[in-house]
Amino acid sequence: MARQKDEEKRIAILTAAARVIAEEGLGAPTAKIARTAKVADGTLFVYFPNKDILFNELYLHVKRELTSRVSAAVPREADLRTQLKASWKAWTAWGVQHPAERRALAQLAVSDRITPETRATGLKGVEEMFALIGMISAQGPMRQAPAMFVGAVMEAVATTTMDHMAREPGAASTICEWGFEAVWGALTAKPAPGDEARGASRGKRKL
Amino acid sequence: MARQKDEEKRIAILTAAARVIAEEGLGAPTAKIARTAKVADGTLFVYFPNKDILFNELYLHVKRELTSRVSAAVPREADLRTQLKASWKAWTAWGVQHPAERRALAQLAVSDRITPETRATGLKGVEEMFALIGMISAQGPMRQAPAMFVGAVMEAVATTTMDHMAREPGAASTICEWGFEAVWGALTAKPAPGDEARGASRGKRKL
Amino acid sequence: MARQKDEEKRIAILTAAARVIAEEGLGAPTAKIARTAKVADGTLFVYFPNKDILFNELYLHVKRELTSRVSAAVPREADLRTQLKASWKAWTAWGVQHPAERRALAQLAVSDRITPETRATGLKGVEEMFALIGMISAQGPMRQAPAMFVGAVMEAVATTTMDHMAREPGAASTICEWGFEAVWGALTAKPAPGDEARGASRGKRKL
Amino acid sequence: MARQKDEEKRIAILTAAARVIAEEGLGAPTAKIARTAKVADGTLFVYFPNKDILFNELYLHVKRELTSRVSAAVPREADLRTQLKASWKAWTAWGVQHPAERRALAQLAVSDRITPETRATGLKGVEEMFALIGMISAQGPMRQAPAMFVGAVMEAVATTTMDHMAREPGAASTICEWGFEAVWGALTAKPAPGDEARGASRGKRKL
DNA sequence: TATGAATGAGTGTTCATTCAT
DNA sequence: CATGAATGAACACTCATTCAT
Repeated sequence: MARQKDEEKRIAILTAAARVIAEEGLGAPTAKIARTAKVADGTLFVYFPNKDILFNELYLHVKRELTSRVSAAVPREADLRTQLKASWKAWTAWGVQHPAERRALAQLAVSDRITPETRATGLKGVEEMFALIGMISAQGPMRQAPAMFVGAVMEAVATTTMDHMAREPGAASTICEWGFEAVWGALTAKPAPGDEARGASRGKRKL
Repeated sequence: MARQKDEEKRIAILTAAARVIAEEGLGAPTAKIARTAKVADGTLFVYFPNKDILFNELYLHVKRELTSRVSAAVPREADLRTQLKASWKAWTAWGVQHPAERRALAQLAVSDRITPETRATGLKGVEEMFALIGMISAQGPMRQAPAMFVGAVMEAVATTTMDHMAREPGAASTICEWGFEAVWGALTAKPAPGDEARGASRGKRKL
Repeated sequence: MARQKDEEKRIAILTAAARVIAEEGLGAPTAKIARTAKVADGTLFVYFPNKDILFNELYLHVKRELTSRVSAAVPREADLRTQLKASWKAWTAWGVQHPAERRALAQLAVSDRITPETRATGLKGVEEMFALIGMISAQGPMRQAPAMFVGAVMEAVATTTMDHMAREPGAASTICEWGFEAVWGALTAKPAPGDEARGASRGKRKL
Repeated sequence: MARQKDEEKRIAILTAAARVIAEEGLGAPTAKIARTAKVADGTLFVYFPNKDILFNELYLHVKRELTSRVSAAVPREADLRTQLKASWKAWTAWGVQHPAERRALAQLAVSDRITPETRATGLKGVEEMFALIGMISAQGPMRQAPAMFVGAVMEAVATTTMDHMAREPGAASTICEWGFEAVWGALTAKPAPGDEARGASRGKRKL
């Protein structure tokens, strides 16, 4: 199939885009992306009709890569905590291994160049994850919250965790652990009767 | 002699910048910011020598506003949970009331136009908050993690919470509550003995 | 594949630059140069990455044109005076025929936007001329002076001569003659024994 | 007279203008000139209604300074050659001592921002010089040429001489000498009968 | 008179996109 | 399909000049 070579070029452009966006932000020139992908200026537009489309496809591409990584790592027969932990490790490990993609995704995510449709599409493939989270948080403080929200919280913590892991590679696994425990706590903490009276709040002190 | 620089005008430009960045991202033209601030193109550069400086000062300005809001809301004699909850409410309320600032801050935070110095300066005034969080998380899963990390996790959840509150104003206070409980859980959850064996994981099921 | 850079267009831009600089000085807008060259604003920067490079290349372009004109006119078998005179005529004639280039060159030459490297390069191709001048002035008052200096003196007189020729086209050939004789005198005048006592100084008079 | 202080400020601005133009060319910002003169931006315009007027007045100011220097140096009872030589020395010495003024003058002279009127006015005070030159060149090759032309030739050589003196301060007086002899030759060389047959041309050689 | 903030037209340069080759 | 020259709108920033103080 004559598409083989094309697909390689497409990927090269997406990869280049992630790199360049990571370095220069969304204002990065398409020409620089093309050069990084070792492709002519005009060729980029053969694959992506315009910059917004490139950005949206990059968003999806990165999300998909990440999702498949995580998905592949889940030990579906294990208990929920083990499943979530495996996901978490795969997730953050991907972030550390793909700093450019991670940074690009962060920029894209807050920009309004990513359409709602793209964002919606980006959620495909995470239903399984949502289900897992739903079960885990079923008794926790967010048990009433929609999966979207719980997922978003988890993603936010994951992003933060990856940032810190990338910043301090030596402590990466420890940071990964902290992040996981935080998420686990957020999902499952039980407001035991009188929690406010006991626990942390017991140390009723002024600052 | 001669007019002196006008603090009101400075603020007007910063406010305009937040509005325009919220709408158009960091690529927003300085000319549009100036127009929004009802100031001549050139005047913007009298107050901020270049766009990067404007951005950095905007970042600090917004951070400071937010910090002072939160700081003013803390009931320093109450127990820790009450203090944190009050902070949380003030924080998210600010976010809902200042959508432009919030969105602008999100964009600025992930961009590399904000210098490390600015980021460091942005942390001034949150020491008290850090101390509060430190005490609260002293027994929790992140008890060993540096305040920076714990704070970053909390900020990430706060941002997510504000986004969702803004998106669904009707459910704002409920969402705020969920967010708070998530954070509280993240900070204070106790890996009770056998937690893994019991609790959420008890429902050992495959997905 | 794809159009290749067009030498004609390059020349058109250089020519336009000379014209516009002659009229408006070095502050001439690149946009006006582009328009004069019948080229889009951006196209100018395809050929010359920035204004300084355009200026430096223009300097060289004009110098080269002039040099080749002069060079072609030298009757290499004639005696030295005849050779110099032919050069002189070709030189000044070029100046009269290319007023824009001449004026532009004058502005460029005194500006500090022309780099030392460019100035050095501009001297290529005039070695022959230097040699001719060197032989001619070998017995004259500047016999000890470096070729650079003698050449510069000659160039200065040439420039002045061209200015006056251009200003009074009717007397052009006469002015050309005067200029030549002045140069000839400057190069070859012999401080004859007692020159100071006789000659012009004989008319020892007060002013 | 309350003008004393004002005049000082006027001079300060002119001096600053010369310095800044020497460094940055005619595109130098008035603000920089003002700052260099230790005067507020607006003050410059109290003394010189606009930039062109400033430039024209600067031109005249420098010319006048130079003229008075030269004029003061002429030993009016000496023979013509001595008088010219003294003028020449004073002229070039001024140039070496006032590099900023010299460079600024060069830029102004070739620019079209100096009006014909200003150029005409700039000639006031040099009549005496013209007369001297006229007498000296009365038998020379330019005896028929208008004083303007002869003067311009001399000025051109003077400028060149000063440039080289400034570039090589160690050889300044030698260069000054060469320049003078060149001028003297240009003014007084006698195309003796058969000059072409003898003299430099005797070395009838090809290049 | 002196000041310097305010102005907005103007400038060099960039860049997404097109299209001739 | 691939290329890269061509385009011109857009942008950050500058600067001569004005004018309120």
